[in-house]
Amino acid sequence: MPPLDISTISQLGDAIRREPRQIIPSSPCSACSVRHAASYASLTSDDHAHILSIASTRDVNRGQMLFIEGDPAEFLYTVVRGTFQMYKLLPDGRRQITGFLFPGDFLGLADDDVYAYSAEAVTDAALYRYRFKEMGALLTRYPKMENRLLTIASHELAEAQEQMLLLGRKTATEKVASFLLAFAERAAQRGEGRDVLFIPMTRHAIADYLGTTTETVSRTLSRFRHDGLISSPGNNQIEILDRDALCRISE
Amino acid sequence: MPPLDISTISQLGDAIRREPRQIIPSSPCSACSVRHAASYASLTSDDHAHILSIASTRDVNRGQMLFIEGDPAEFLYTVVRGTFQMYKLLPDGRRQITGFLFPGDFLGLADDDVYAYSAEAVTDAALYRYRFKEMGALLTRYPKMENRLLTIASHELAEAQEQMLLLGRKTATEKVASFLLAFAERAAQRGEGRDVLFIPMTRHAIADYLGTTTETVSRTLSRFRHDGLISSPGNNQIEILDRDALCRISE
DNA sequence: CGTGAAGTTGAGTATGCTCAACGGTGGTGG
DNA sequence: CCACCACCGTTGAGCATACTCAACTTCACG
Repeated sequence: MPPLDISTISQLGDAIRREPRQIIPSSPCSACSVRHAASYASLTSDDHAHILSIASTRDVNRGQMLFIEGDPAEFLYTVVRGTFQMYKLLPDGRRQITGFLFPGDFLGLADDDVYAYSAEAVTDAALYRYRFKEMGALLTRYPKMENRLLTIASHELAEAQEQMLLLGRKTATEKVASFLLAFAERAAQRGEGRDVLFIPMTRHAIADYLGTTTETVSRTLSRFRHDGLISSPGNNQIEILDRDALCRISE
Repeated sequence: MPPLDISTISQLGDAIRREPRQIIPSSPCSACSVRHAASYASLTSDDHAHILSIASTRDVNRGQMLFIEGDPAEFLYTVVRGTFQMYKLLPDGRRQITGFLFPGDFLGLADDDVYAYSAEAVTDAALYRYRFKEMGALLTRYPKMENRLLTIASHELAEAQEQMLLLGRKTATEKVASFLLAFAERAAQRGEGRDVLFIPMTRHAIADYLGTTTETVSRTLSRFRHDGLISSPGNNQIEILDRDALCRISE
């Protein structure tokens, strides 16, 4: 990591200044379509400096918890580097991963002043964090920022609903195909290749995200591989060979 | 419905002026605990009048669509009377209901300027609606309102994650028990009885909400009835007889 | 009172889970 | 540096939960 720098420090600032990106879906299936939260706000460099003034950094190691469900919500985070998983647990240990987070993503939106889920680093990672107390004043000063947060929350809500559709109504095969396509889209958004995917999370995590089991995920990927839909060029890597077929499978 | 009246017209205004309500969960299980979005904003009656000026009413009949997934998002709604269901469909017709809405609830938060889900009236219903275009100016003038919307969105996000846990990791029995408890809490919040529930939606809708089938919902309720956990005092009514047992079952 | 939708119950079955074994990989400590 | 160990991933076999199909009852509404 370079030292704090005005061009990289504030993902929140970046999010505000970022122009909407147009990505044309390569096929019409719903799992492939990408929705972008448009951003129309802008900040003067003075404003930007103000935002930087309340940001601090935090590094976490692979496997480390960022916060735990029920903790008092003190910070809002943005991911700078690495991958995170958010999850909720049942008393007997069953786990539902509610989302994976990549650089540029926010986490920490709280309900009733406590975190509604736990957040764990999937890889070594770095974040910027903003103390909610200090953000209050900032949001009053920059109303556009609050609007931006609302846009982000709305976007996450739409994603959550899409995931409910997957969890409640899709078969195991459809779930895995949907996951691959969604993951590919996210990779493309981050400027990585859309076809050769680096998958940082374990099969177990994927299963807990899709509401299925490690064995089923593994079997399904093997079948896709056998059918020529994907290949595994390296470890933790999946190459998408037949996107259209995966789209058809994902419904 | 009485004619438009400043004390009832604006659920949005109500939401802003509403004081946080304290409800002590009668037992400690997570399905029973209620989270409340606190509201600290207030408006002068002048401001309130301004809000009213952009609100209009809409009545819908049972079964009627309010909007459909993919429609350009023109209005934000608040429910005044009746019940709604939000849902998403797969191409082959499989349906996932992502939530039920009752008086006081918002609907219409959009992603990418289109509705992310369809909304249908479960009963005859009435709403107030606010044109997004006009709300822009209003939000600029009343930043607290944007904050309020953000709080609401965060709350909905937490609920969506809870539902993902249910859909992905709970058994059919746990799902139905969780539904009954959550429904009872919502009824209590609306000032209705917590033990005798009026269930306006069909078994089919409940099944599509819980990611299961009508038959399974029906069988599970019959078993609960047989085991003395609930009873059916009337049509579309369920009485909760043993809340603690339901809590234990729901995990 | 008739009709269609909603709800209930039963029987059989399939999808996907559980349990189990084994090979591979990466991290750690002797 | 290498050996060990724990975790991850893969594959197989058997089984259980919940789905499908079906029949029948009840209810709402004209």
